[in-house]
Amino acid sequence: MDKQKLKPISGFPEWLPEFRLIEQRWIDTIRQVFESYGYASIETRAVEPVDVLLKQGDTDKEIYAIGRLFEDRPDAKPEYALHYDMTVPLARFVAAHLNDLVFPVKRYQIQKAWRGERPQEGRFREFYQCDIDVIDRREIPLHFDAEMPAIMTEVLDRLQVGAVVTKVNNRKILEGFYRGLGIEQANEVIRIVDKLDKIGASGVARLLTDELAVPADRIAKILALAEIKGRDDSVIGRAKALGVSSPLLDQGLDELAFVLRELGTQVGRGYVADLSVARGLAYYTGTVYEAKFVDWPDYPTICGGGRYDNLVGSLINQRLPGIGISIGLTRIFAKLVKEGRLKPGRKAPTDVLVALVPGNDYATAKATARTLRERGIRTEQYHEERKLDQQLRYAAAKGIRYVWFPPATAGAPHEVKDLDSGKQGPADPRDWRPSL
RNA sequence: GCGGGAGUAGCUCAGGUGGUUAGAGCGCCAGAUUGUGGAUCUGGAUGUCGUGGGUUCGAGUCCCAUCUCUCGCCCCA
Repeated sequence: MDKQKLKPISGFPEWLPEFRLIEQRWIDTIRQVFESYGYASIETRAVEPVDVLLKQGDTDKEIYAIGRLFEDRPDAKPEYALHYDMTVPLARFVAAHLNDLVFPVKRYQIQKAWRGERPQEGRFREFYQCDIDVIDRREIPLHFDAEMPAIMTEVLDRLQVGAVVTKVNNRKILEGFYRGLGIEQANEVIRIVDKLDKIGASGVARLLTDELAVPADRIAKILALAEIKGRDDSVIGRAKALGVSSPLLDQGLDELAFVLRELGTQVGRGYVADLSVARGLAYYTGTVYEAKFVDWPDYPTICGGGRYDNLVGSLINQRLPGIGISIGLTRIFAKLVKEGRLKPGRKAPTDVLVALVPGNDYATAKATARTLRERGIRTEQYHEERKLDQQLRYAAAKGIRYVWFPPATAGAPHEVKDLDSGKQGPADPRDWRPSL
């Protein structure tokens, strides 16, 4: 046998039952929170036309094209590819169903996404993303800019993922500031400033010089802006004090001030305005978010999102603004598993194992199991007449708490053993309940 | 896609300068006076030493290629 085939494929995580159980609980919780705010679920197909996926970003090398759908035409270019996020499919979905959707569209999507990047810690090629977005035909009220991180924070709290800090910024501040400095390549500057965490101020300065030939005095201003962090209006004051101005900058600062005030009352903790946050994605145009583990600042972003003015414009002749946020479920989950912060769940959902007792017939065991199951108790049968030693060991290994012994002789009582306490006693399958 | 590191039993790894039937721990299986687990003890199975080629009387150990994993870059949840 080729053992290579048994090895994991890098970037495509798989969990044992005891962790998958927890992942499913997480998904349940996320759904509940999303729905508690009135967001509706959709699921979009795994595949999108390549040109739809590539419209918004130039990430052509990151998508997985589908071979099957174009292989019959030699030297044809791939037509379809797996989606690499949920935002672009959402835009396509909304554009395709304009007449059937009620605006503002508020939807969530918990699905896998695929990216062809090189795996690293926290970076996968197949992963769950939990997206929540609002799309409207008119301007979206700024209140949503605060609701997004509020929902996200509530989710992370309920999942007990540990301390997380959500950094908030506004792209209008960055673009307006750079424009005020007379810099036209705002997106390029943003891309480089986004690396501040990673390569430091000197690294950013070097790239701005080498790649974009930004003059030193402006680099100083850019870095000064990026260093501003805080949770109250002083952030706005410090930005203004840098002496740069443009209408866009002022608008961005006003928006950020509003969002900060709202967050103060809605969330109250775990967030900070950080004017260095940019988000790589080019389509963001206003508020942007980025959440990180407090304990592992070098671990990649675990949630991200923001406001975009026009995501469907390339698909239809309308401008539909939106705002959304994405929770990197796999990224968060994998880290907590790796760090041992997540205790594995049970290896089986079973509440009761009905043993096959020598001397007892299979039919009785089967009837007992059915009775328990009909009463909502998750029950499995041991289908092989092996030594009780084996059967008990099986239950213990799978984390099944109760082992049920049907009567060995007619008229004798049923017995159930609690493996946690080791105690065993008579019980009636018609009214026995597992204790919680 | 580019650069660095690694690849020996299911898992974690040991195997000075090439030399007879390749090891440990954990796990697994079976027992410990005839039907009750998690402890302990005893015994047992398991590897074409990632793959292909080369050097050599002889290679897990040297050389080349290749694949995979891993770290960094790009990019991002």
